[in-house]
Amino acid sequence: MFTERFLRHRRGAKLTADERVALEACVDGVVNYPARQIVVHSGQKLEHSTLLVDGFMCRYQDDRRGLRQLVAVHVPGDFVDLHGYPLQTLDHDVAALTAVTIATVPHDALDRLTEERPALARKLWYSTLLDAAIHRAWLFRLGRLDAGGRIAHFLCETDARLQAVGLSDGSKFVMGITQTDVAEICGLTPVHINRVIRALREEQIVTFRHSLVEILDPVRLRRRGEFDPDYLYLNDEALQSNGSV
Amino acid sequence: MFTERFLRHRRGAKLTADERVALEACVDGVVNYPARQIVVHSGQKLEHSTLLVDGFMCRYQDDRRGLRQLVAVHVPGDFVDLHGYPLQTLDHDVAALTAVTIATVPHDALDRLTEERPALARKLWYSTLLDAAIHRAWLFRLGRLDAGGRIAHFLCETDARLQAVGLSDGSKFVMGITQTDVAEICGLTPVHINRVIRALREEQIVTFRHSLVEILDPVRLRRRGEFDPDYLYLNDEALQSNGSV
DNA sequence: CGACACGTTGAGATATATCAAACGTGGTGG
DNA sequence: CCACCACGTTTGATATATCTCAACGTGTCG
Repeated sequence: MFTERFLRHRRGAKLTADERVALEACVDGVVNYPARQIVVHSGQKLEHSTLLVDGFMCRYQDDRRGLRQLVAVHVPGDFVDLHGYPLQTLDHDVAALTAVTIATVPHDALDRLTEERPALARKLWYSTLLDAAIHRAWLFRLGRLDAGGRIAHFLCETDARLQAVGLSDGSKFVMGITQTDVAEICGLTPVHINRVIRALREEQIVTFRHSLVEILDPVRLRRRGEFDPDYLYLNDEALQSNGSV
Repeated sequence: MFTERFLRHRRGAKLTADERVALEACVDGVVNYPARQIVVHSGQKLEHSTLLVDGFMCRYQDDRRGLRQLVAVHVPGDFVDLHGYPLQTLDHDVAALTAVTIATVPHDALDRLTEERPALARKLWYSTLLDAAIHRAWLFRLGRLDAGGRIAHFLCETDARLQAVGLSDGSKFVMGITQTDVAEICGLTPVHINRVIRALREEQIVTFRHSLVEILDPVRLRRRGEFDPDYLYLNDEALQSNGSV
């Protein structure tokens, strides 16, 4: 049940029932963390990886002045730091954005699992490559979109990912993050985020207040963010309400 | 010999002689491409992956107006689209930046290799995770650095990666890319890149003309780009001249 | 009730984009 | 050998997006 949402609705990497049981059996603990808590420090030697069961987590790097750039946001079902398994240490911190529940999977269990099951190993690999694909979409977002486009792109992506795990119906979802968090995601200042969110609201495209995101006009939101969900490798079932621009 | 530079000087993923031979044996062809040629189109079904032997390649996404955002630059020794093996199709294009020589590795050979050799499979996985770590550094670059910082960071990174494969001595290297390429890497306009490169030259930090990069003041270049090479997972041997800021 | 985090607004400063043009330079064909 | 062209680079003038600093609201919770 911890792995219920893992790789759900991803093209070409569906876990077999057998594989799911095997992976599930590797979980050695379930832990709760409060919002804002750091779960893994950059450089720390890792003995296990973290499967996010409930809540939102993020990964980030600090600049010299202590300003953060988020490099990933994780939703339930994500194997947050699976890349820490081959890499052994991480180049960034991992923290809870909201209060979270996580399941831990020891690396030595993954050793056994991947040795005995090359097909499952390839799916775990695949899951880390999805994260890399999301990194690339974020690069596009930061490199080529203006503030409104970045916010729109982020909200489209989050909606699509939450839909894939059954946590959004495509018109609204709950995400307990602040405008400051969005600023750290989009590479902008909180003040500017606030103004641009207001503009998007006034244009009747999307509202984002009190951690509730309501998508008023999905078509214009996608166009504004030049959002094309291809990079999420979702299957047809998940894509019902996520057409391309 | 094609794999000679692959994973060279990377911490914790040194290939054994045996593994290198096995990987080398998978190469089924060597091809040359002219500069600017697209090698893999987004969405195309892949049957093999590409090991870059000589020259520079890139990966990029287009925006609606046809402007490109580069999401990766590859140097000799990189397994450019190894992520295409588990993913099967790519979410971006792959192209030659300069004239290149590549070796191709069929995916069915990788199937056999990874089934028989879990340790090698983990190193291949690791290599795709290095690319993801570089993506994250690029996110930091785009999200938190100004134009001068982005260029400095990119040059530091490229220098470090080229040093790892023996193609830079830390004070200069040859990289046949244009200022427009740098603009597409840094998410800026070519005009602004030009002005900022001039400023870096006038400050006696670095020069970049006619595809020759000369690092005049490595310490200030690293500080300007807030560059910390941790994310490249280089071993001590490669790090001799790449201290942290 | 007060404290604190988060959100909102305004005015002015600054980095970067945009548009337009000129300059070099290497290659190519007449 | 020269004229010309394509391409990359360089420069100037102006426009605009975003930042910065400062202040004020607003809700929540002890």
